[in-house]
Amino acid sequence: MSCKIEEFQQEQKKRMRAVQDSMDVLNGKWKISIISSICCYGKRRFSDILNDVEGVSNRMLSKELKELEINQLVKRTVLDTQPITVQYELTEHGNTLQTIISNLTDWGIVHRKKIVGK
Amino acid sequence: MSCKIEEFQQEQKKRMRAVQDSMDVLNGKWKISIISSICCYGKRRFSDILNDVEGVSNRMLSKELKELEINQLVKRTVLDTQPITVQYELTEHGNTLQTIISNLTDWGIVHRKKIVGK
DNA sequence: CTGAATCCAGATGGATACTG
DNA sequence: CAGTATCCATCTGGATTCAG
Repeated sequence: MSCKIEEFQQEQKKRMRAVQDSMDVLNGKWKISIISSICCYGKRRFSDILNDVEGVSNRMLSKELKELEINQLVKRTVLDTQPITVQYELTEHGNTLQTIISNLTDWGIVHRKKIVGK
Repeated sequence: MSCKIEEFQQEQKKRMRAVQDSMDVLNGKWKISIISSICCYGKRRFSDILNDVEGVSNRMLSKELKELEINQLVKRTVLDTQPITVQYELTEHGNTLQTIISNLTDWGIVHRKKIVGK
Protein backbone atom coordinates (compact mmCIF):
# COMPACT_ATOMS: atom_id res chain seq x y z
CA MET A 1 0.00 0.00 0.00
CA SER A 2 1.31 3.44 -0.86
CA CYS A 3 -0.01 6.81 0.11
CA LYS A 4 0.07 9.90 -2.06
CA ILE A 5 3.29 11.20 -0.64
CA GLU A 6 5.11 7.99 -1.36
CA GLU A 7 3.82 7.96 -4.91
CA PHE A 8 4.93 11.52 -5.34
CA GLN A 9 8.37 10.74 -4.03
CA GLN A 10 8.66 7.73 -6.31
CA GLU A 11 7.73 9.94 -9.24
CA GLN A 12 10.34 12.45 -8.22
CA LYS A 13 13.02 9.77 -7.91
CA LYS A 14 12.20 8.66 -11.44
CA ARG A 15 12.47 12.18 -12.73
CA MET A 16 15.83 12.66 -11.09
CA ARG A 17 17.08 9.43 -12.55
CA ALA A 18 15.97 10.60 -15.97
CA VAL A 19 17.75 13.93 -15.67
CA GLN A 20 20.78 12.08 -14.45
CA ASP A 21 20.64 9.82 -17.49
CA SER A 22 20.66 12.85 -19.74
CA MET A 23 23.53 14.44 -17.91
CA ASP A 24 25.57 11.25 -18.01
CA VAL A 25 25.45 11.52 -21.77
CA LEU A 26 25.95 15.26 -21.94
CA ASN A 27 28.56 15.65 -19.24
CA GLY A 28 32.11 16.05 -20.36
CA LYS A 29 33.79 19.32 -20.86
CA TRP A 30 33.25 19.55 -24.60
CA LYS A 31 30.34 17.34 -25.52
CA ILE A 32 27.70 20.00 -25.90
CA SER A 33 29.99 22.24 -27.89
CA ILE A 34 30.86 19.37 -30.18
CA ILE A 35 27.22 18.56 -30.77
CA SER A 36 26.51 22.22 -31.28
CA SER A 37 29.22 22.43 -33.91
CA ILE A 38 28.07 19.40 -35.84
CA CYS A 39 24.44 20.34 -35.51
CA CYS A 40 25.07 23.83 -36.82
CA TYR A 41 26.84 22.73 -39.97
CA GLY A 42 25.02 19.47 -40.58
CA LYS A 43 28.16 17.58 -41.44
CA ARG A 44 31.55 18.33 -40.05
CA ARG A 45 35.01 16.85 -40.27
CA PHE A 46 37.31 16.08 -37.36
CA SER A 47 39.66 18.96 -38.03
CA ASP A 48 36.77 21.37 -38.50
CA ILE A 49 35.30 20.51 -35.12
CA LEU A 50 38.77 20.81 -33.66
CA ASN A 51 38.73 24.36 -34.90
CA ASP A 52 35.17 25.15 -33.92
CA VAL A 53 35.48 24.07 -30.33
CA GLU A 54 37.88 26.47 -28.76
CA GLY A 55 40.40 24.83 -26.49
CA VAL A 56 39.70 21.18 -27.15
CA SER A 57 42.64 18.88 -27.88
CA ASN A 58 42.53 16.13 -30.47
CA ARG A 59 42.79 13.62 -27.68
CA MET A 60 39.68 14.88 -25.97
CA LEU A 61 37.81 15.46 -29.20
CA SER A 62 38.48 11.92 -30.25
CA LYS A 63 37.42 10.55 -26.91
CA GLU A 64 34.22 12.50 -26.59
CA LEU A 65 33.21 11.86 -30.19
CA LYS A 66 33.60 8.19 -29.50
CA GLU A 67 31.35 8.41 -26.47
CA LEU A 68 28.77 10.31 -28.46
CA GLU A 69 28.94 7.63 -31.10
CA ILE A 70 28.42 4.90 -28.52
CA ASN A 71 25.38 6.75 -27.26
CA GLN A 72 24.10 6.89 -30.81
CA LEU A 73 24.00 10.65 -30.96
CA VAL A 74 26.62 10.97 -33.67
CA LYS A 75 27.31 9.03 -36.82
CA ARG A 76 30.85 8.64 -38.06
CA THR A 77 31.67 8.19 -41.72
CA VAL A 78 35.10 7.63 -43.20
CA LEU A 79 35.43 9.36 -46.53
CA ASP A 80 37.54 7.77 -49.21
CA THR A 81 39.69 10.82 -49.81
CA GLN A 82 43.43 11.21 -49.89
CA PRO A 83 44.35 11.54 -47.14
CA ILE A 84 41.39 10.03 -45.39
CA THR A 85 38.90 12.42 -43.82
CA VAL A 86 36.15 11.58 -41.41
CA GLN A 87 32.75 13.11 -41.35
CA TYR A 88 30.52 13.43 -38.32
CA GLU A 89 26.83 14.11 -38.32
CA LEU A 90 24.01 13.90 -35.82
CA THR A 91 21.83 10.83 -35.86
CA GLU A 92 18.09 11.21 -35.77
CA HIS A 93 18.30 10.62 -32.07
CA GLY A 94 21.05 13.19 -31.75
CA ASN A 95 18.87 15.72 -33.48
CA THR A 96 16.30 15.43 -30.72
CA LEU A 97 18.79 17.32 -28.57
CA GLN A 98 18.26 20.49 -30.55
CA THR A 99 15.58 21.83 -28.25
CA ILE A 100 17.79 21.32 -25.24
CA ILE A 101 20.79 22.91 -26.87
CA SER A 102 18.69 25.83 -27.99
CA ASN A 103 17.37 26.30 -24.46
CA LEU A 104 20.83 26.02 -22.99
CA THR A 105 22.05 28.63 -25.43
CA ASP A 106 19.33 31.08 -24.51
CA TRP A 107 19.78 30.45 -20.82
CA GLY A 108 23.54 30.84 -21.09
CA ILE A 109 23.17 34.29 -22.59
CA VAL A 110 20.80 35.42 -19.85
CA HIS A 111 22.97 33.87 -17.19
CA ARG A 112 26.11 35.59 -18.36
CA LYS A 113 24.37 38.94 -18.23
CA LYS A 114 23.14 38.10 -14.76
CA ILE A 115 26.51 37.07 -13.39
CA VAL A 116 29.11 39.06 -15.27
CA GLY A 117 26.69 41.92 -15.09
CA LYS A 118 25.37 43.12 -18.41
CA MET B 1 34.43 44.07 -43.90
CA SER B 2 32.80 40.73 -43.24
CA CYS B 3 31.05 38.41 -45.59
CA LYS B 4 28.03 36.31 -44.74
CA ILE B 5 30.02 33.23 -43.88
CA GLU B 6 32.15 35.08 -41.39
CA GLU B 7 29.08 36.58 -39.76
CA PHE B 8 27.52 33.16 -39.55
CA GLN B 9 30.61 31.71 -37.95
CA GLN B 10 30.78 34.53 -35.46
CA GLU B 11 27.17 33.87 -34.55
CA GLN B 12 27.90 30.20 -34.10
CA LYS B 13 30.91 30.92 -31.89
CA LYS B 14 28.71 33.07 -29.70
CA ARG B 15 26.12 30.33 -29.44
CA MET B 16 28.73 27.80 -28.43
CA ARG B 17 30.12 30.11 -25.81
CA ALA B 18 26.61 30.55 -24.44
CA VAL B 19 25.99 26.80 -24.22
CA GLN B 20 29.38 26.44 -22.62
CA ASP B 21 28.44 29.07 -20.05
CA SER B 22 25.36 27.10 -19.16
CA MET B 23 27.25 23.86 -18.90
CA ASP B 24 29.92 25.42 -16.72
CA VAL B 25 27.20 26.14 -14.21
CA LEU B 26 25.36 22.87 -14.61
CA ASN B 27 28.35 20.56 -14.84
CA GLY B 28 29.22 18.62 -11.76
CA LYS B 29 28.02 15.17 -11.05
CA TRP B 30 25.12 16.14 -8.82
CA LYS B 31 24.15 19.69 -9.64
CA ILE B 32 21.12 19.00 -11.76
CA SER B 33 19.79 16.44 -9.33
CA ILE B 34 20.22 18.87 -6.48
CA ILE B 35 18.35 21.57 -8.33
CA SER B 36 15.72 19.08 -9.30
CA SER B 37 15.24 18.10 -5.67
CA ILE B 38 14.95 21.64 -4.39
CA CYS B 39 12.77 22.69 -7.29
CA CYS B 40 10.39 19.82 -6.72
CA TYR B 41 9.77 20.54 -3.08
CA GLY B 42 10.12 24.30 -3.14
CA LYS B 43 12.18 24.42 0.01
CA ARG B 44 14.48 21.69 1.15
CA ARG B 45 16.91 21.13 3.98
CA PHE B 46 20.46 19.88 3.66
CA SER B 47 19.72 16.43 5.04
CA ASP B 48 16.64 16.10 2.87
CA ILE B 49 18.59 16.78 -0.29
CA LEU B 50 21.23 14.38 0.94
CA ASN B 51 18.50 11.76 0.99
CA ASP B 52 16.89 12.75 -2.30
CA VAL B 53 20.03 12.64 -4.35
CA GLU B 54 21.08 9.05 -4.40
CA GLY B 55 24.80 8.53 -3.95
CA VAL B 56 25.91 12.04 -3.09
CA SER B 57 28.13 12.54 -0.04
CA ASN B 58 27.76 15.44 2.37
CA ARG B 59 31.12 16.68 1.21
CA MET B 60 30.01 16.90 -2.39
CA LEU B 61 26.56 18.19 -1.56
CA SER B 62 28.06 20.98 0.46
CA LYS B 63 30.49 21.86 -2.29
CA GLU B 64 28.00 21.87 -5.13
CA LEU B 65 25.39 23.78 -3.15
CA LYS B 66 27.99 26.42 -2.50
CA GLU B 67 28.74 26.70 -6.21
CA LEU B 68 25.06 26.96 -7.01
CA GLU B 69 24.77 29.70 -4.42
CA ILE B 70 27.68 31.59 -5.94
CA ASN B 71 26.00 31.37 -9.32
CA GLN B 72 22.86 32.78 -7.72
CA LEU B 73 20.72 29.79 -8.54
CA VAL B 74 20.09 28.78 -4.96
CA LYS B 75 19.36 30.76 -1.83
CA ARG B 76 20.57 29.52 1.52
CA THR B 77 18.76 30.34 4.74
CA VAL B 78 19.84 29.36 8.22
CA LEU B 79 16.84 28.58 10.39
CA ASP B 80 16.95 29.41 14.05
CA THR B 81 16.03 25.94 15.24
CA GLN B 82 17.71 23.66 17.75
CA PRO B 83 19.86 22.23 16.35
CA ILE B 84 20.31 24.62 13.49
CA THR B 85 18.83 23.61 10.14
CA VAL B 86 19.51 25.14 6.78
CA GLN B 87 16.97 25.65 4.08
CA TYR B 88 17.70 25.83 0.39
CA GLU B 89 15.41 27.19 -2.27
CA LEU B 90 15.76 28.26 -5.86
CA THR B 91 16.20 31.91 -6.60
CA GLU B 92 14.13 33.56 -9.27
CA HIS B 93 17.04 33.04 -11.58
CA GLY B 94 17.32 29.40 -10.56
CA ASN B 95 13.69 28.91 -11.39
CA THR B 96 14.36 29.85 -14.99
CA LEU B 97 16.10 26.50 -15.27
CA GLN B 98 12.83 24.65 -14.97
CA THR B 99 12.27 24.42 -18.70
CA ILE B 100 15.71 22.97 -19.22
CA ILE B 101 15.33 20.47 -16.41
CA SER B 102 11.96 19.46 -17.74
CA ASN B 103 13.44 18.97 -21.21
CA LEU B 104 16.33 16.99 -19.83
CA THR B 105 13.94 14.78 -17.90
CA ASP B 106 11.86 14.01 -20.95
CA TRP B 107 14.90 13.43 -23.11
CA GLY B 108 16.47 11.19 -20.50
CA ILE B 109 13.45 8.90 -20.49
CA VAL B 110 13.45 8.60 -24.26
CA HIS B 111 17.20 8.10 -24.32
CA ARG B 112 17.14 5.31 -21.77
CA LYS B 113 14.56 3.47 -23.83
CA LYS B 114 16.69 4.01 -26.89
CA ILE B 115 19.94 2.74 -25.37
CA VAL B 116 18.98 0.20 -22.75
CA GLY B 117 16.33 -0.93 -25.15
CA LYS B 118 12.77 -0.37 -24.05
C1' DC C 1 44.21 13.93 -41.87
C1' DT C 2 42.55 11.24 -38.04
C1' DG C 3 43.41 9.41 -34.57
C1' DA C 4 45.97 6.10 -30.76
C1' DA C 5 49.67 5.71 -27.18
C1' DT C 6 52.37 7.50 -23.52
C1' DC C 7 53.54 10.39 -19.79
C1' DC C 8 52.28 13.06 -16.08
C1' DA C 9 50.32 17.03 -13.11
C1' DG C 10 46.40 18.41 -11.11
C1' DA C 11 41.47 17.98 -10.19
C1' DT C 12 37.81 15.04 -8.43
C1' DG C 13 35.53 12.57 -5.20
C1' DG C 14 34.91 8.77 -1.55
C1' DA C 15 35.61 7.48 3.39
C1' DT C 16 36.17 8.89 7.72
C1' DA C 17 36.52 11.71 11.58
C1' DC C 18 35.63 15.99 13.75
C1' DT C 19 33.31 20.81 15.09
C1' DG C 20 29.76 24.28 16.48
C1' DC D 1 21.99 19.16 11.88
C1' DA D 2 25.15 21.12 8.71
C1' DG D 3 28.94 21.26 7.49
C1' DT D 4 34.69 21.16 7.51
C1' DA D 5 39.25 18.73 7.39
C1' DT D 6 42.20 15.21 6.05
C1' DC D 7 43.84 11.34 3.58
C1' DC D 8 44.15 9.01 -0.50
C1' DA D 9 42.84 6.47 -4.90
C1' DT D 10 41.14 7.36 -9.19
C1' DC D 11 39.99 10.14 -13.04
C1' DT D 12 40.82 14.02 -16.23
C1' DG D 13 42.96 16.18 -19.50
C1' DG D 14 47.12 18.58 -21.63
C1' DA D 15 51.47 17.92 -24.29
C1' DT D 16 53.86 15.28 -27.18
C1' DT D 17 54.92 11.65 -30.19
C1' DC D 18 53.79 8.16 -33.39
C1' DA D 19 51.00 5.40 -37.05
C1' DG D 20 47.93 4.25 -40.94
